[in-house]
Amino acid sequence: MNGPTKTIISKITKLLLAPKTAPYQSLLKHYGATQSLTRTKRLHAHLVTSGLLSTDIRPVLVVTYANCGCVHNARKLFDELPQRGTLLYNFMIKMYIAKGACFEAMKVFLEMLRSKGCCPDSYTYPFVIKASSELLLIEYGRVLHGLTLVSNFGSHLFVLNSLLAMYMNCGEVEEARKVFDAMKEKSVVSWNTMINGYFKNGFANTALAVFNQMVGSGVEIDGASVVSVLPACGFLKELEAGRRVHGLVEEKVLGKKIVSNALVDMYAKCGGLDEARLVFDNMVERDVVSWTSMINGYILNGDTKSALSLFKIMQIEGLRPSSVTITLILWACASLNNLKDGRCVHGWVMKQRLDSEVAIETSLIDMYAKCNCLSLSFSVFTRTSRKKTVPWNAMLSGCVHNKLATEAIGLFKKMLVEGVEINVATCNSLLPAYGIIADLQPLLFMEEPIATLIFKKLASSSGREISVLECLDNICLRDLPYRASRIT
DNA sequence: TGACCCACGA
Repeated sequence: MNGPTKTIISKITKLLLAPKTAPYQSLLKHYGATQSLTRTKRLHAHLVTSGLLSTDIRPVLVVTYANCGCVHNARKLFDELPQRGTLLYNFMIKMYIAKGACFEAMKVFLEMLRSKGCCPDSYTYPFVIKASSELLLIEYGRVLHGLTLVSNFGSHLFVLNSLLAMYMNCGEVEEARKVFDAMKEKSVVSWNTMINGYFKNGFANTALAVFNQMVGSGVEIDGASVVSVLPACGFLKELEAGRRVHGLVEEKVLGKKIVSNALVDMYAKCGGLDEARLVFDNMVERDVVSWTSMINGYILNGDTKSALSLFKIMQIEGLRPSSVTITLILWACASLNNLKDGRCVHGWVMKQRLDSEVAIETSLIDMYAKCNCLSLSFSVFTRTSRKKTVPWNAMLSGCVHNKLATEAIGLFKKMLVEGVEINVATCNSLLPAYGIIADLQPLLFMEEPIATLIFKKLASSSGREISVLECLDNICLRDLPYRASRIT
């Protein structure tokens, strides 16, 4: 068969197939948009059995599975394709990121670079930069930054915004600032990323300043801008600044639920409990974050009783508390010595099968210990996975709180035997135990291997030498007979 | 097809 004949045959085949698969293609696109996985699988099976799984429909099927988040099927079909374009690679990368599998996303990107005739585009870079950001792979991020420059995407707005976010997320504030300052064109997203990034990196004042600069230079703010700046106002207890932001929210009608939640939280943190409640009451629709923020507002302002009663109302209204809500409520119960409500919450948590979440386990251990029911703390503790550090720390603190120093020290030794990672909090929880047995000497001399181990571990996690004194200086020894300064 | 955003606390 000669060349032209082949071409004609292939054209005829295409024509014959086109009318058959075209409706399926649009159907698959619809399934992808509505994330109808079951229907997609059914149609896929139909296409296989009726022999319609042609080369033109396979990529559509990959995209559909990717949009439905069905990683396995998307990957399988993707691997079977003889040719893959940039668009398909982008969808695969996007799918992995949405699934939180950023490492897989990076691997697909590397495959893309190795493939012939397929280059990353202005859509690819924001995705993969986000993946390296999530993985905190700053060195990869820098390489990607370099790649965008050599491939002429170095001034693309979306690419630059994702670089800003990546540098901020990896704690490289200066580098983010350099990119931001060099940007010829900035969007509201660029500003928002800087505000949020400064706050997350501990520069709340700068975050507020950047927001003011943004407003001052006439950039049109959006919901994300205020949601980024309000936590900074709350942290700084800048009630007046927070009120001004609230004014802008009203003026520009940015009143989405997430904005109201951020306002409730800001007012609560600034001590404006009445204003927080006003925003909360005026919300048309409240979610678990709204309720949790308001509950936290009462706790922060010393009204734990109102926090508990709001928690009850929340459940009557049919809102399911999250692990954050539970953590707060258990803290409230502990501080009120309210074992009755604490046990109720525990029961609810078990019914909801939330009792295997580490944050909740830890809060339960802590609550029972503070209510002087250490045996209940232990019974929660024995059911934990015992690999994570935090429940151990809570148990250690619990023992110390109940003046059971020997038990705390024994528990710590067990922690070392079981190979659980220790951190500064472990040290903070443990050392008062030595104070309770009225002597810090054992730590420094008699139990030297343990002390050495603590300092070695802390030094390796912080990357430098940590002295005994430095460690003790950080530890609360207020009620204990020995103070760090006396140990020389 | 895409970049930024709310509650805890370790």
